[in-house]
Amino acid sequence: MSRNLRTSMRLSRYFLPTLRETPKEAEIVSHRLMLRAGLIRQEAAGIYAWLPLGLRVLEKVNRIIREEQNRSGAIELLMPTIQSADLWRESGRYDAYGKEMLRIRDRQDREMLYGPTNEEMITEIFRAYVRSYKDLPLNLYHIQWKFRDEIRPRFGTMRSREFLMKDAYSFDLDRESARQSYNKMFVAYLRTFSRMGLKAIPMRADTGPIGGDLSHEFIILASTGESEVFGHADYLDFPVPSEDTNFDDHRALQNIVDRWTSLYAATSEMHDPAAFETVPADRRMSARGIEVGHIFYFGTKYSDPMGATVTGPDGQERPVHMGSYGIGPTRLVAAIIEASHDDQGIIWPAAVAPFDVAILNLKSGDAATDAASAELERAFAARGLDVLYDDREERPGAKFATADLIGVPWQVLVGPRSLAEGKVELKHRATGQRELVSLSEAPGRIVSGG
RNA sequence: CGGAGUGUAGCGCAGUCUGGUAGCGCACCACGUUCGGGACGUGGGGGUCGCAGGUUCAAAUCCUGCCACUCCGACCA
Repeated sequence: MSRNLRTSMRLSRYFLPTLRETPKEAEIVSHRLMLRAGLIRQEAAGIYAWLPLGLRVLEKVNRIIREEQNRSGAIELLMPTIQSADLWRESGRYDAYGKEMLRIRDRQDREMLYGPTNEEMITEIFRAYVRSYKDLPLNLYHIQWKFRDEIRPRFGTMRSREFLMKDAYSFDLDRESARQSYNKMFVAYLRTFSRMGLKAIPMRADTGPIGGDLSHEFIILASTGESEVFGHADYLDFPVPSEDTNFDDHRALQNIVDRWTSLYAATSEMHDPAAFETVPADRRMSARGIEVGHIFYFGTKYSDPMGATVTGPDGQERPVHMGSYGIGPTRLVAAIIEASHDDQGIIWPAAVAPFDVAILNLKSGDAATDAASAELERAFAARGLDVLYDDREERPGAKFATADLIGVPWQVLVGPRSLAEGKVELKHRATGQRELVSLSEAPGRIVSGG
């Protein structure tokens, strides 16, 4: 699945349907901007098509997720969207799940469903092949479309009915080793969100009937977030585990997890006002947040009823201890926009930007700007950058507006005025800073985000 | 699912109360003038008025039923 995304694209030949006006149904800023910037199109309530620009962002988000999952030792596979009802009867969830599950029948009148999650199926796969503790630990993940028939989908892809989910499932011999698997995902998540330019804070989540401390929601702060969160502001400055983190060093991982769970942080459901009071007043942070990930140890909840057992070193057969670890890429794209935008449009963090740089030919048809733009396009591409070249027959203002709206990190303005002196203007979208540089100097100044 | 509301051109809307051959802005096409922050002029194209049925000489407009979508509440990556 390592698709090469490197692209040089001319806007006149691209499919980028931007909107000047905001469709009325869009309430929150990310939804508005995703529609206006031509990222998505709604096809039904809570169901969206991903247009070319949106797909590029989604693929970059997925790529980061994959890299960090793989780094932590998780292994990718791909399970189907459609599942058999029989499988869900084994765990008892076919009746328990309720109307959120989309139930369908095939032509033989067999009961099927569009998967809202995959615990049953992964457990079925595991039990079919794994017999011995020697094959543990194991963590299998996939990135696949899910469907949950939400009563009220809203906020665009933030809470849609059809959504993409990365779900990983860990298998261990006992609770202690399951904790190690849990810690790996915990650290992988810290790295994943950080690489996307987000400050994600792990917050203790409800573990339900299982109990224990092995459930965390990863929350990013955004004023439009759905849930109220409380925490210690120091989390915002905590160092994220580095790329060379050794995922086999259990002690080191546990230290990282301990550190990242040492201070107060809770969503409103888990909020303890008394504990919050112990946080120094000037470090007390009360904000709104968006849940972008959830990790969860659930023991033998599925392995027990479904008979997913392994033989331990003592010759005894026992159900495996499992955990599941979710990230919602389609929600993440919206969450990133919530956290990074201004009045003009989206401001993509470099690592997930659909293009690294946009060339704005301010006078298409002019021999000098045409030649300079084409030269820059080649130079950027040669450096491995994703480049979008706005060669349309449009006035400069329209090109500025489009570039700001779609939020590409760097804009290179190629106009007759500065070109007369052999220069082009470099504009950094996030800061708005501009700088005149020579034509030959420009390519070296742009840094790829990933 | 309960409550509220909206469906008229790609987008945003008027027209519905009081029935009489469907309109505005943006977008789109042509030509001209423009050209460093979403230009201006002239001309043009585009609509099963959500769907079905009914009333009427005549329905976007009145009546009945249905559908879709949005917003407020309980769930979730």
